Amino acid sequence: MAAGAVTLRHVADAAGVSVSTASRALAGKARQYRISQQTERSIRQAADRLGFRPSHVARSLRSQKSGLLGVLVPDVANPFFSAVAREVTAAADARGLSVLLADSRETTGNEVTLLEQLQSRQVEGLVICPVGDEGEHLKQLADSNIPAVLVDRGFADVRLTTVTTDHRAGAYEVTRTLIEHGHRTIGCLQGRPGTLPNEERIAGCRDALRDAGLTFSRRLVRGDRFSEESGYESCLGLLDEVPDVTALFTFSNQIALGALRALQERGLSVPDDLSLVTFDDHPFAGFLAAPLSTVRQDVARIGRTAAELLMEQIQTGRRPRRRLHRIPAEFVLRTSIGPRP
Amino acid sequence: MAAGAVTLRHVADAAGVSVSTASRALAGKARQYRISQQTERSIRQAADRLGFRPSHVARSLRSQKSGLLGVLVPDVANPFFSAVAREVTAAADARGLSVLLADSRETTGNEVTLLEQLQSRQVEGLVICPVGDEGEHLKQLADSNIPAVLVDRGFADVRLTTVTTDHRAGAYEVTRTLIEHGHRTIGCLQGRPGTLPNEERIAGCRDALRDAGLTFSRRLVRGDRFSEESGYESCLGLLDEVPDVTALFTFSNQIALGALRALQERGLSVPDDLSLVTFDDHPFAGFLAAPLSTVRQDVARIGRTAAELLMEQIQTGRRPRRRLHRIPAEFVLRTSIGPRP
DNA sequence: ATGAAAGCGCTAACAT
DNA sequence: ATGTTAGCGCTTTCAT
Repeated sequence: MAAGAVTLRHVADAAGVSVSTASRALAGKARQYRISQQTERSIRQAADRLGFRPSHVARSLRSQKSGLLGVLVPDVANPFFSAVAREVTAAADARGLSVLLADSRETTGNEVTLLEQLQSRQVEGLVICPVGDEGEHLKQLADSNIPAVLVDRGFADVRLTTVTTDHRAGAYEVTRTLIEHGHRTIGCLQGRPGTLPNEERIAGCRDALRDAGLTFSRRLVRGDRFSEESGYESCLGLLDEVPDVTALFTFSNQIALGALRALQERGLSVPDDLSLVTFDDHPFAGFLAAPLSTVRQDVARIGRTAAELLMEQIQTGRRPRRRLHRIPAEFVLRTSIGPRP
Repeated sequence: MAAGAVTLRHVADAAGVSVSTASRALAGKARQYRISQQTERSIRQAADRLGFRPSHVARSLRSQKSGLLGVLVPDVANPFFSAVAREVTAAADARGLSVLLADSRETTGNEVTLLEQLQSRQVEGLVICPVGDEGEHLKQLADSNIPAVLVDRGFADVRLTTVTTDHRAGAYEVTRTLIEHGHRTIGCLQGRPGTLPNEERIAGCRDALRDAGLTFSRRLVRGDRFSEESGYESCLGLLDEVPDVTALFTFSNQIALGALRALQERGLSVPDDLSLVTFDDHPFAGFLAAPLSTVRQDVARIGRTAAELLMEQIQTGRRPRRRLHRIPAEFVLRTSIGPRP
């Protein structure tokens, strides 16, 4: 082991004391154990001189505490998840914990395996952004007493603390706004069907249509993944089969991108031919050819909330009473929404 | 420890064998040690039934191998760094290793501390994206024999394997293109001065100007951080003090964003009033009001290369002969570059 | 005021 | 074909 050539034993020998004394002195318990100032100093000096770095591994084994938090996401390179990772990392750091990062690459199979690995490493808590199509393994996790928080794609039937955007309210506001602009045929380019964010958003759309006395149609909901490709294809399909569509609500930035490409190909312009609005704000959203209206998820707050709830669980050893935490989203109206052509 | 109530001891007892036999059977060494099929089966069953999960901590202590890789970045939420994290995570996963993620929040002080913590955890290798303004601690790391790879903001005088974009070539091409379009007064909105990427990019600009018989002027280089704010302020300053500037080369997406805001405020349009080109491509770059010309860094390849070089070091125990690996960047010409007004 | 010894859970060298 | 034992590096009782 490159790092750990020098152990407590070496320090103790160098200072002419026993390992126990060295351990106590270095742990700042000199007073408590009435170790003489001189002894303490010589121990510290020896440690410094030898470049002693205590082994976290040994410490973990002895104390039965790994000092590790697990963060499991479907794709760290996705800005949403990397923001979550950042917040959890910051919170962990502030408490002297470290973060084990795992990336399931949007595959539930990997998620299951990685989850087991993280538990093997005795993580003291978990923040999981599930892939979202299957939650059996998470139910098991819920039955264990290991502190865990789900973020974003939670499950209605998994009894784990969950932090997610108030997707329903966000989608409601988007749809209401489109209706106010005169739109009646609104296409939804959705993400992965069955996931909590997706279904909540659809519910929000349905509510808004109903409240306006309009009817919701499944025919207007297209797409199957939170990806550029899905956005592109579902947009083309929708334009072909429902030519009177006048507004598009895309469920992610990637999907919006695909839709933009499709619209460009068809020579349609925003907002003159079609209005466009998407979930997920973006630094460049305001500088687009058609400044894009968006629903801005408060990723930082989501991550922070998840981290806090996890820390609370770790400290108290109990799950917080409230299970589902909905973080408000902010609707950002830009000129990509226009009146019905 | 929630996870680890059940240890090898329990499994062994349940199967009526010794811990060593249980260990061997579970490690798949039944054949090698000629453990009877029956015994093996009963051990495996006991393990399953009890939900045995081996302790990585104990294993690490015993084997002196943590199975851990450290990834240290200035900001995981920055797409560049999260892409690196993703590649390293994937490579680690493929080899049964796990990744410890640390975020220095763009502060060298944190970087030093986190680096020590990672070493305390006996990481078997490190991928570091340094903050970049100070490298003393990295020199120390280079003196140790712990495998490590630097990414992006390397240091000329730190003898560690470094993977970074060919910033110089990228900047050269940008500048040459601007010159070809007739521009003579080209402003550079730089990032953090003194960092390798920044200085290499400036060198690239200087080379291109020189090769075109033009002179490079420090007066045209503004800004002090890779941030939106720095881009905004330096852009305004440049416009005020060098009113005849006709092209802007921003050193990051964030800086470009600040510049766009400044230009918008001044009522200047791209490319009619000024041409604009930036380092770092972006999914939305082509859909901007002025489709943005960019230098696309191959982040995936950078991350993968870093991971591979690290794995090579870990396996061979030696540093690769070549120290600096420059990954080519791709210049993406869009309409934000026009002729000199 | 300090040391000796046990033990965290695992693996492997050394017995049978 | 399987058991016994030592030991990884640390913390913490229990003895002086």
